[in-house]
Amino acid sequence: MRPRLVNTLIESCLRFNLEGEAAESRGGSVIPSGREIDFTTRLLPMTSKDKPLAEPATLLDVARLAGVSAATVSRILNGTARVTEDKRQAVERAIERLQFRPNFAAQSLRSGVTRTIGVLTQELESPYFTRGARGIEDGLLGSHYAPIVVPGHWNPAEEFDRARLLIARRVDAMVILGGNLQDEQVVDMARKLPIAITGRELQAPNVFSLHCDQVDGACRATRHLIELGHTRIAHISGPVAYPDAVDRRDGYMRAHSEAGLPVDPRLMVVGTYLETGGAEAMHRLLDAGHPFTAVFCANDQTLWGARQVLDARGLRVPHDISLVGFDDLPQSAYMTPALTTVHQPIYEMGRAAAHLLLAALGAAPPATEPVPDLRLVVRGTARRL
Amino acid sequence: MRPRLVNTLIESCLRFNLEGEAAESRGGSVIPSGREIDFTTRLLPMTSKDKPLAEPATLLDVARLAGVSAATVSRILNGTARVTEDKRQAVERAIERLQFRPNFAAQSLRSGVTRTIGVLTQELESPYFTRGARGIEDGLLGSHYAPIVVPGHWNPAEEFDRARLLIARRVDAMVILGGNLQDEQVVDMARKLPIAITGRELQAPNVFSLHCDQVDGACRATRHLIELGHTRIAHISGPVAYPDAVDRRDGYMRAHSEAGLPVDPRLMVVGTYLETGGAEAMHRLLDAGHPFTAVFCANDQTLWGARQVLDARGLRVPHDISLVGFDDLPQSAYMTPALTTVHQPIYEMGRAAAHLLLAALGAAPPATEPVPDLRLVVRGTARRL
DNA sequence: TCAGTGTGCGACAACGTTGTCATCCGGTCA
DNA sequence: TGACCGGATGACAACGTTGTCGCACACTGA
Repeated sequence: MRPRLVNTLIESCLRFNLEGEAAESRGGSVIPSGREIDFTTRLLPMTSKDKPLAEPATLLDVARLAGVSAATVSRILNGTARVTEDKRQAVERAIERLQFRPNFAAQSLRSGVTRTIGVLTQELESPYFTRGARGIEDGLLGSHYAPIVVPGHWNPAEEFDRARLLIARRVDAMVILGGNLQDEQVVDMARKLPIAITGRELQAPNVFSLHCDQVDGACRATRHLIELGHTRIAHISGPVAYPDAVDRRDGYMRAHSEAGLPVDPRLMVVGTYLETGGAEAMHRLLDAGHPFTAVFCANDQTLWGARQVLDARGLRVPHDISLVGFDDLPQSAYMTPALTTVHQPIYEMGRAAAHLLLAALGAAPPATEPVPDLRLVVRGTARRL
Repeated sequence: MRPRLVNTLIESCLRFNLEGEAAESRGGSVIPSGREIDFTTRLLPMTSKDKPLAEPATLLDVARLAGVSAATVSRILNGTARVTEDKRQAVERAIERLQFRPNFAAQSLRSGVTRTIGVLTQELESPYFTRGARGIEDGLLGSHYAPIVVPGHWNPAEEFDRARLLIARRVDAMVILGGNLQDEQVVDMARKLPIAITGRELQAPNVFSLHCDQVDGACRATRHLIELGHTRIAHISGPVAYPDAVDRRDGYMRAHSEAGLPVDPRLMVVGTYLETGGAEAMHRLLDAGHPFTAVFCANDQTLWGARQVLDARGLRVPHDISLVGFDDLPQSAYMTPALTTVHQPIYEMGRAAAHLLLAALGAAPPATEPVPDLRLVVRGTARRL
């Protein structure tokens, strides 16, 4: 009940609340119902005093009810040793009767293992990270491991602290989906547990680095626009602190130099990897007044926000402005026109990360895990000039 | 390392993998790179033998290094009692030196508390659930509690088992976002810990029910279409096992009867609450050949899938067919045209659930928590006939 | 009948933390 | 000066589980 020293550190990093209520203001007229529901008026009083919560049964309770020792119950639960059939049945009856489930904290304290894989993301809500988390989840399927996902909220300090929190929870391994931890921080943590990390090349013991060539992907996306006849191509980048944001910007520039086109720095603006950042950046681009006919967006969410602004200002996509995104989020295929974008195999990388870590933990045979490379998906947001 | 009896139960329910690789096939021509990266070729060998993982420091290590007893260290960590300044500094230095973080399993075993709120969803990837989870996360902000999210994968058996898994992990409280657990199952679990549940009306001790009138919301959405002059309105519902799916269908029918319009049962088809289900249902509707000019979709994801089919078949939204959705997912505002849909305050409900549970746990003062009601957001997918 | 050999199972310690209790200390008051 | 008090701190037990050790028993072969 008292504040903890270590938790206080966490709390102090937790105050970021990006676009909490922003959804309200995203346009559209509203027909309100004119009333609000106050849910506390519906609550029944807490019963903590009159009817205390049922204490969960322990392994010892089961043992007593079944007339055996605790060790025997444990043996039956874990299949550690052979037990005579009558005792097994008595124990299973007792487990059923008492609705016994082993106390997870006690198990992991005793065994030193949590059968949990920590997943470090930036944002629980971003489709990019949830797709990766889903890949991890599927990769863990059939093992006895479960993922636990924590958000870094695009804040380096919080990200690091969340990682340390996962270690305090003694996760058996960790997946870091992108992010901008320092390499040394990752290497240091890898002394405590195996780590799989996406989005960067990192050679270190106990670290599994899953990386697609972001420069190349961005270069191909930009080249696609050049091949469609565009010469004035803007770029809305991600936050420059993120290695992949820098890579994608480099790819944008490489495509220009390969084609012998100049890069106009006035057409390069910085976003946030979020819709709001894309929208804001597009406003800035349009207001600056330097002409452009296409935009390479650092990710799909940026493109969504940018396109909304174009719509609002009466510019048609792709008729007036061509757009190319990055990531190929699931929703991007359902938009009209569907996004031309670079497909990033984040789901497959998540799966691969899970498999690699299971192998590292000795919980699965080491298997080769082919992951598809980046590829350009040509749909409807970019057209010939 | 050995299989556990209870975990085996879970595993047996875990084989559902909805639309795992479906993203691949969602249209668009593809320019492949022609190579695949096999990540295992890049791995360094596991170092478990040559360099064993560093054993984390324990509280006793800290105590020894600082020259005090374990109890004193604990007191400093938790602020449980006063300690002289020199000892405090010695301990804090030792914590720093040893990079000590308390063992979570030991803490929760000893204290009987995990400072964790379990969140039961259907799908880690669905924007609806992630928005709710974000609300919970924000509601927990400033408390020392953290959420842990598990998916039921739209499968009642797995859903129930995941809930039991959360209880085995001794979460202090639980939020159930929708779902189709039986009322008795929920009431039974509520004897073990406080539960907040959305999407249904459930009066029981220790249960906090957060519910918006789905019938009314669906009725208003349908009425909106009727007021625009539509008389042949189709409905793609959610899976009928879900209470809210039934409610929304009822609202659709009520709007008809209030307006004196007949309901054509041939225009009512069942979806899955997922994009794929919406697409499939729209195919069925169009193939059946019964004319309609508008569709009320049970949720936005259904609408996304349905609209994709309309696009593919050359039908324009809203010119040829008007669509109204439900939920107002964040992405729905970024689509063109943006969705006309019923805004469900799932974020606010998550926040409220978190606050209510914190209060129930005695970790926050009981506060009234107004949650906005459903409201129709009129944007671009429905127009006058 | 006795030594030898498994096999099933109970007793017990240990994992790392926290709350309780007892102890020691310096200071205050009669 | 002695009784008392309160604050700081250490020893110790307990949380629920699992692995180790060793005992008791049944069986085998000489």
